[in-house]
Parts: sequence; structure tokens; C-alpha cells
Amino acid sequence: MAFMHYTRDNMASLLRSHDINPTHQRIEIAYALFSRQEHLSADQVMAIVNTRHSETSKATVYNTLKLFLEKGLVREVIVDPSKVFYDPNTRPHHHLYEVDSGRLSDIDAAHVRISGLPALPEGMVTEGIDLIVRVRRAQ
Amino acid sequence: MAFMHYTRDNMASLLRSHDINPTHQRIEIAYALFSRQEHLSADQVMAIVNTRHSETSKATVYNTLKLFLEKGLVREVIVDPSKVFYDPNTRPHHHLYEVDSGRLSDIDAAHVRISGLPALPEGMVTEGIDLIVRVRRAQ
DNA sequence: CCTCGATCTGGACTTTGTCTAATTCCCGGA
DNA sequence: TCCGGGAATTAGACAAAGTCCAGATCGAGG
Repeated sequence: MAFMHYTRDNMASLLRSHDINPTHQRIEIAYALFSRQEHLSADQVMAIVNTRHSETSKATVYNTLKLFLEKGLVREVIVDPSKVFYDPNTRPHHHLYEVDSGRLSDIDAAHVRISGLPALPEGMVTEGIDLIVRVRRAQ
Repeated sequence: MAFMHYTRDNMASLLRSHDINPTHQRIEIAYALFSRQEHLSADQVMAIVNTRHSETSKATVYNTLKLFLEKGLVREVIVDPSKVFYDPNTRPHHHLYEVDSGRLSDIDAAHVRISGLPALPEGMVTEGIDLIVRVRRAQ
């Protein structure tokens, strides 16, 4: 799958193989994501899909990305500070996030070992390393 | 510092020791965070600080939390999907996030070793482990 | 060609956070 | 005590990202 050509036909099979009904809009959105092999935000997907003329609504883009997520076709990466928690504990530690309840608790840093990070980009410094284990209720 | 009593007077010293001018509002916000030793979101802080009657504006709460963050008094934990990236690569890997530019790139999972995670809470399953290394331009 | 469930749509709405111009606070000097 | 002025605070308008809903449309199977 990794080396396939990213054609719209192949997107249709990809969707079907993930138990997703391949509609025009879903195929376009999948094509936008996979042909670029980049991390895209919802509005970037919107922009790409509607380049020529408006074809796909905002609601559909959001619904489709959520569907792809459920079906394991894409991963979600949360990076931007929008809904943020402020933690008075500044000692090194990591976090366990219960998706259902929104509860956030600590994981002792001693339990986590991270090594061999690649060199940082030129002129960059580490602002923080955040390990967030996301858990939810089974089923 | 870890075992001090969380009085408003102590908050004032704590703020001064972090080079923060201790105003009424800042003391109340620090007290809310530290006396609870919990992860609080901005609107939770708002609610706590304005329990009796409205005393502190939204802008001040946000400004103050940002100030505390800069001065290293609190940490920021990003957990909730608000600004999200969708990643077509579902193979195990982690992420390098450049705060300034918003650019997001991959770190091969082979370069990162995470071990000794604690047992999950009863009835919980892992939804994902996200290691996000946040970097920014020096100075 | 029809039907009907699945999908899609525009647009109103919510949430979280930012911005700004005006006001208030408070400290240090006279 | 009074005053000046910079720091801090405020209300409220605004912005960005995402959700929701009722109606319109699509398209596969009969």
C-alpha cells in the first residue's frame, strides 16, 4: 500500500478496504491527504479540495476526517494550544489523558525513557517534550 | 517549596521569586492553581476566581496564565482536539512540532524508546501514545 | 425510472482565545 | 497627602476552529 500510485481509483479501493463507502467527496479528501503524504489541518484539506471551485462543504470535510479517524485511515495529532490545561507541577513528568471524561493525570517521568532524538533543526531549541498517553473506555 | 502551605501571602512570595509583580488578580489565580494541585483549564480558573462575584476579567486570566507560563511557574499541556493535524501515515512514529512556524514533521519510532508505562486505569484501553517534541527558534 | 437510506449542504451557533482602547491601580517623589 | 505615569486590568468586539441541524441531493438496487 505504501508504494502505490495515488490515483483516485486507488483511493476508492483504499476506502473500501477500510469499510468506507467511497463517495466523490471522500475520494477527493483521501486523495488530498495521501497524494501529499503531509500533515494537513481540516482547513488545509478544505482549501485543497475546493481549489477550482467550491465542491465540498465544511461539514463534510470535518465529518469525513472524523470518519477516516474512526476507521484507522489517518491519525490525529494535537499540537496547537487551543484547549489547554495549565499544570502547576513543573517537575519532569508526563500525562495520561482520559478521552471520555477529559480527566488528566500524571505519569512519573521516571517511568519514561526517551533517547536518541534526531538532531534538532538549525537554530532550534527544545521547548518541551510532551508524552501524552490517550486512553478511553473499552468499546 | 513543594510542602509549603498554600496561603495568599505565600503566593505573593512565589510570584516575586519568579520575577512576577504580585497583584491581587495574579495572587488569586496562583492560589487557585497551587492550592488545588490540579490541571485546570483557563475557564476553570475563571470560574474558581470569580466564584463569589465577578472580580477578574477573561483577558486577565488569559494574560496571567501566559505570563506564568513564560516565567516557568506552570506548564502547558495540550490534550484536546481543537487545532488538529491529520496524518496519513499510521505507522508508529512520533512528531516534531516547530512552534514558530507550525510545521510538523515525523520522528521515526525507532529513534524513541518508551518503556515502563504504568498500568492503565480499570477498563481503559490505549487510544494512542503521542510524543510531541516542541521546538522553537532560540531566543 | 423510482425509492429510500446514506450522504451532503449552508448557515447558524458554540467554544476558546485574542485584541484594543479606555480606565484603574499603585508606587515613588515632592 | 497629593500627583504623575507606567503597569495592570477591563469590557466587549472580534476571530478561528469545530459542531449541529433540517432540508436537499445522490445513487444503488429493484
